[in-house]
Amino acid sequence: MERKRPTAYDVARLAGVSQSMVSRAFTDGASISAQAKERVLAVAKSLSYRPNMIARSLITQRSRLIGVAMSYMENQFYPTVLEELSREFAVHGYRVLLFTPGADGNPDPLLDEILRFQVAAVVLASVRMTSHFAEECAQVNVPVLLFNRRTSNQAVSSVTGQNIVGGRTIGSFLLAGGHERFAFVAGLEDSSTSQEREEGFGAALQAAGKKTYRREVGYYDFSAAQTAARRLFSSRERPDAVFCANDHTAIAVMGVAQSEFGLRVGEEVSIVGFDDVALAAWPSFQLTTYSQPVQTMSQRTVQLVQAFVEGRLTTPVHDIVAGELMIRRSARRPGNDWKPPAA
Amino acid sequence: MERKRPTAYDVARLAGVSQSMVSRAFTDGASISAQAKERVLAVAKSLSYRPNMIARSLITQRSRLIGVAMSYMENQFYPTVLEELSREFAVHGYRVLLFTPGADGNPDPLLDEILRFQVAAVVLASVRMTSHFAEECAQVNVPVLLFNRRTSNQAVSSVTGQNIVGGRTIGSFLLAGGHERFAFVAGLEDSSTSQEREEGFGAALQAAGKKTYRREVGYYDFSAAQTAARRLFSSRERPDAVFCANDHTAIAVMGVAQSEFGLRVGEEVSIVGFDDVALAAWPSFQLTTYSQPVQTMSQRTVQLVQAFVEGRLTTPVHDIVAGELMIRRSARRPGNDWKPPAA
DNA sequence: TTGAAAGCGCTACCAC
DNA sequence: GTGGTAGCGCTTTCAA
Repeated sequence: MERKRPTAYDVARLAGVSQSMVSRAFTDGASISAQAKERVLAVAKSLSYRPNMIARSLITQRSRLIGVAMSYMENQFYPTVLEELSREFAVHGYRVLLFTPGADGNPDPLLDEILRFQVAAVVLASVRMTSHFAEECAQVNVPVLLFNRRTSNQAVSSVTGQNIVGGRTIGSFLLAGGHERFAFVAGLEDSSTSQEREEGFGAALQAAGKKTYRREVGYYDFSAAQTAARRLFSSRERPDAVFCANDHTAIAVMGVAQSEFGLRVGEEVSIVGFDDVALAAWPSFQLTTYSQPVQTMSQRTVQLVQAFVEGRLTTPVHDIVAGELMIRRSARRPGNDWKPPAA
Repeated sequence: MERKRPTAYDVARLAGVSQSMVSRAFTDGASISAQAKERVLAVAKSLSYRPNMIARSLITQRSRLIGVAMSYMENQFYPTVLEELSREFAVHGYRVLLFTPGADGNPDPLLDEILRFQVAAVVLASVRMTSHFAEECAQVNVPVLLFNRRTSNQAVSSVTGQNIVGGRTIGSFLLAGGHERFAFVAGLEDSSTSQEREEGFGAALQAAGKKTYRREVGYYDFSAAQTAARRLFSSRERPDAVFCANDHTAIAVMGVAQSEFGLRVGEEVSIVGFDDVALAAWPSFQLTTYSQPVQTMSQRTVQLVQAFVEGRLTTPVHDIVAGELMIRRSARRPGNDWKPPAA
């Protein structure tokens, strides 16, 4: 039962060919006659032989493995991203090696581990980036790509949504909806997504001579966001428009508004999120939000990774994938003549 | 910039030792003097040398890679499982190689691929299992473990929740709550989870001389579940108690009940799910459900996988992890004297 | 404790 | 088109 796995030699012997031929039979485009290939594959099948990717990687120096570091899986955005990334990488012959950092979100302990596996590239999503990490990767020539995140120095490539434009669009939308007291619920203070969305939002308000009336921090955490919401709605003159750094936060805030303060969301208070996760469209939420098209972002990520791996790209790229305002029922709407601001 | 990755030889040369010593320095428990180890590690660090896991795997014949096949990531249960599994495997020195089958849920095309990577074991969650797959794995001596799923023939090991007990408990709970017209919304007809939960539910009803009044199929899909719910609530005498095969389904059904039929959930109609995903506890849902403790299930999975990999276990094991009824507000409650039926 | 040497399973290069 | 051969980077004997 403890049968040893068959090797290319076993197949070769049984097929009466050289081991090289077995290798060729499993390599697309290798020079081998159709009949030889057929016979080898038949023998291989009969032995349940499968080429050893480990051995192949060792010699080709390419592992076809992509290290993906991801956490915050309770935010529906990320599982969707992971599934999409995995599927898209698979289409291009890559496999995802998953790394889920601990709650601290620091990927450094994982760094070593990731690189030991000779991954072709690293994709970091929802993980804090230390510059140390990027340097180490650069040193061993492993491309790094940030998904839905950026570093301040622009040295590391990234794929993100339209955070600034989205924030501005939402600001404009809420202004046009006749709101007066604007609040922002931030995610993590040091995350570029939260910063940029707030920046766009603030810019829109400023352009109209308004500013953020209240600001809370939800740390991209459901219960922290609930706490933030409680503070927000407890104030004497509560905000009538709340922009949350992402949908996950918005849904937490919404729950508190309805269940604990009895507010009619979309009427007494407008709540807007960011991401357009599947949840946002559910009847219970009907969340107005700015979309981040996961599929497009994933495809773009895979394209960039591939370009880096193949050496077609060598300098950092910062790709921004367009989204759009998804108008649902969680926020009061402006008149029909409202148009999103030009990007 | 295209610097070649340093190998153990490079480190050896610079440290003035043999390459074997470099290997020993990175192998816990290898016989090497403290000072030699220290020097080697120092040199290694200065070169950014990291042992090549690929090469190591080739020689040790153990990849420390676990193939995890997973889909249905829109059901919050699975992302949580994935995160927990990944974390738990990491603790034991294993890494997760992720496979996300297409929408058809058939893992067969992945089979080859998974096995080519010389994975130490395969964990299948939310993926349809073909017996073919199990046989192939057995043939090359790769342990397979089903997570939250079983096969009818019991030949493949599994870790599941208390599906039958849970279903029975829910049936008893709803009966005690004074409900009259019971409905079940199935998941996928051929999934063991849906079958077992229904079985337990039916048994409880039968013991009380009742039976399922209406039955629909939601295919574990949000919009299919919504459709099922519409049929359910459109009938003249609509059910007053709906047990859904999982939380994901229950939440879809709940949304339809409230938004489209204006039903007060927990009063006019009781809805119960299964899993106890994080969503279930959110204020908007307050879903009564039977829990599947993800962390315990994951730990158990890792333990079993390890036992199989190390050869301590050779025959199939079917582990059932205990859950409990989470009583919230989506279902009318019985009096305080109600007790769950003995398992 | 240390070094030399064999070889894991494969690809790639070389002759033929 | 085919077979021989040289390694990929490492662990693991085996002597010293």
